[in-house]
Amino acid sequence: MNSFTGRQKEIIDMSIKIIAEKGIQQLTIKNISKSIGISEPAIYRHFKRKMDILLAILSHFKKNRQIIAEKITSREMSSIMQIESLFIDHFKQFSANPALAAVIFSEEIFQNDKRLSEQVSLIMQLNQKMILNIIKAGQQSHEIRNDISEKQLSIIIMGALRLIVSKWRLSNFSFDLETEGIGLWESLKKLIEFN
Amino acid sequence: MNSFTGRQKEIIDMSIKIIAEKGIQQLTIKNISKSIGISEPAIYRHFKRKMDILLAILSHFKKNRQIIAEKITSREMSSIMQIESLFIDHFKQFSANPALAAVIFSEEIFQNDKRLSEQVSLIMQLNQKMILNIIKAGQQSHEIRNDISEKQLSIIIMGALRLIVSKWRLSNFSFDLETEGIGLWESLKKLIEFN
Amino acid sequence: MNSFTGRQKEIIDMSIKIIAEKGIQQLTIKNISKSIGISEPAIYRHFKRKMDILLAILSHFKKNRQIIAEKITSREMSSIMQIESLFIDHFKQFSANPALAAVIFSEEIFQNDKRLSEQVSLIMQLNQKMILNIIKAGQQSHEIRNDISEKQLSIIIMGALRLIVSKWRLSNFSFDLETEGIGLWESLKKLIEFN
Amino acid sequence: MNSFTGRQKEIIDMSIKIIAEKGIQQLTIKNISKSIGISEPAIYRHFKRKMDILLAILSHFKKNRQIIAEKITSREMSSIMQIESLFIDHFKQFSANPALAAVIFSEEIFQNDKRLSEQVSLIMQLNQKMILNIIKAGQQSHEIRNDISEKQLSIIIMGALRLIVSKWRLSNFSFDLETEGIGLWESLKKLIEFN
DNA sequence: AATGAATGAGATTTCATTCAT
DNA sequence: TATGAATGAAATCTCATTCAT
Repeated sequence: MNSFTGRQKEIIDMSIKIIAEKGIQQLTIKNISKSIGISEPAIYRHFKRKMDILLAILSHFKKNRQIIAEKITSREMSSIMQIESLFIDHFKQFSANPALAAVIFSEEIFQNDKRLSEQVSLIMQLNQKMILNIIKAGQQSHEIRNDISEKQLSIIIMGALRLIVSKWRLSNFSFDLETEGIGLWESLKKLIEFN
Repeated sequence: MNSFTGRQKEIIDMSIKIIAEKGIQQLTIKNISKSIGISEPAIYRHFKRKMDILLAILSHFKKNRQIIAEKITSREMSSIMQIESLFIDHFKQFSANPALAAVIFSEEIFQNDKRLSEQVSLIMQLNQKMILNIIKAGQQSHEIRNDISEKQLSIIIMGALRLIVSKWRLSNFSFDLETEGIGLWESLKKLIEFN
Repeated sequence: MNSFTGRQKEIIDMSIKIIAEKGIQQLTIKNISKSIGISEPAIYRHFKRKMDILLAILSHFKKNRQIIAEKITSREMSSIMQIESLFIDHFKQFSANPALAAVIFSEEIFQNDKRLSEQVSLIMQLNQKMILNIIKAGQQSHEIRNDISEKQLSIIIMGALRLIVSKWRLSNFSFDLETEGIGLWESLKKLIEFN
Repeated sequence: MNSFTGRQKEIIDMSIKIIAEKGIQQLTIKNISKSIGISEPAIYRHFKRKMDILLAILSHFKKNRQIIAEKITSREMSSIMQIESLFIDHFKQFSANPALAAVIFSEEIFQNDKRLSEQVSLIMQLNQKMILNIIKAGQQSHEIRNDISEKQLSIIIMGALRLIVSKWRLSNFSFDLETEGIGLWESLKKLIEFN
């Protein structure tokens, strides 16, 4: 229903790239249009105001997450394997599009407007619910230890995932995210498995 | 050596507050001066340029961390207890000054300038080294499990700490950080203790 | 190659006028835009920075000089007549556009930036070379006395030309530059002619 | 009557230096005070407003000229020798204090205020009258040719003097002003002498 | 005689946005 | 669908000047 035109996608992608590389303060209509190679007013053919571009970025993230969530939970696999898939999927996506990584876990960027921060909260909740459900199921099937609440386990797992991505980004992508990420997951697995 | 005058401290504190409440984009000289109750040019008596205020914020964080690190590591206590102290210290500090929490784990905010992001990286490394050393010592003294590398354990612990603070902030400080934080720590303790 | 748009020319002309009438310190974006009747930011559509306006003024002068030089030297006339043409051309141009006179011999105005003063030096050298060549030719053809070096003769001629224009300007254009200027030239001619 | 205190002289000298080196636009209270090594308000102990510093500079020039004029005209010498003395005096003074040269012939600098440009006009008239009188006397005593009006001769002489000083300054003082200046005067002498 | 702190006015420049074409 | 020209608002920063100490 809410699908974007080619130019809109281009504007969204370029905006993500600019935020990732130069920070939100450099995300100006001028910079977007110059990077794409069109004039400034041309942007306004595709988005009524700048805010709509930011909302589109978040909507893009949300859709993305929902697709991943559906893909993962629809598969017939153990809970542990589901989380593993989730992790690997994430790392692959970020490796392919580092700019995404710079924006997706940076809720602060979107703090300056109510509508934006609402969207951010929504996405965060969505993520949490997904992982929470997987963990709960894993605990019920005795795959995952249940002496620790699913809420706290999810914070621990998500926290580790986010932090390694942040480090990767702040290190200027100087290590291989997939390798390191999978290593981290192996450790997490040891910690949460029901023994 | 690098100590700030009263007015400078006031400007730094107000800037942190503004970033926390309204985002970095609202951190303008006008907003700072209006909040403090002085004129815009008056700011320039205390900081040569706006960038210097941001650098001062980071320098303030760095000093803060070093003090905590020294305090913790100087105490004669078990590694587990040291991390626990660190956690509780953090939670207390953030509860007392929520604005700090909004800025301290938001590396993205300072991405728009080379000097700033260098400082951010430095602070992150400082934090990491401190926790890494505590864990390593704990592993050697058989307090902390050593089937998982200290590097990965530190990511897991730090990641959880950061994420719960982020959630607290994004939820508009709607839960008691100390209570929830200590609960999370109890769970982490279970996970990492040598059994 | 380096031709200006209509608006750019308008901005350049108005800038020259402002410098002439009120001095370089009154050459502000606000004054330029107000004089033209557009908004301040509109100026920036046509020149990226203020400095570029000043550089454009100098470039305008340089081109102007080159055109005059070519016109004069291409004509088949005696050296004395060439200098006379040059003088009369100058006086006519200044009479028609007094603002130009106020700026063209005021190298000091452009001393505040390296790039500007370089351009100024270049223009001065261009002028000097042109008159030097004419004098040298005149000395070889025994029109002009050769007991004084061409370099010194050129300083004497140029100096007189500049000073009378300066006086005219500082007197608020209170005398007829062409009449007085031609009178001065007649005297100079008496002095330099080979007898 | 109108003599300056030590600090005032210091401020005047530093101001001339700043104008010479960086242009009138860099002559700010901040720059003056920083260069001298005192605070900004301290300047206001010695001059009520900035304009007064500029007026003081001009008054300094005026007095200077009057002293030279008196010195020259009081001596019992031929007109030619008087002009020569005048030239040599100038060149010596400028060589010793190049900053002075940068300001003394730059009437444009002081165009931005009525009181300033009045002073400038006055000084110029003073200079002119002095040289005019010498030439007139020289013409009456048949030292100087009288087929050219004293007014035009004075423009020619003054113009050459000014231009060589300007060149010296714009060339970054790259040649010896005294040597070149005396050479130029020798040529001028040939031109104006009654033969 | 000097300074630290402050300020109103104003400078250059950028931003999001609009409009006529 | 796109652009050239423009603008009100606001950002950073500088300037001359004042005042209490």
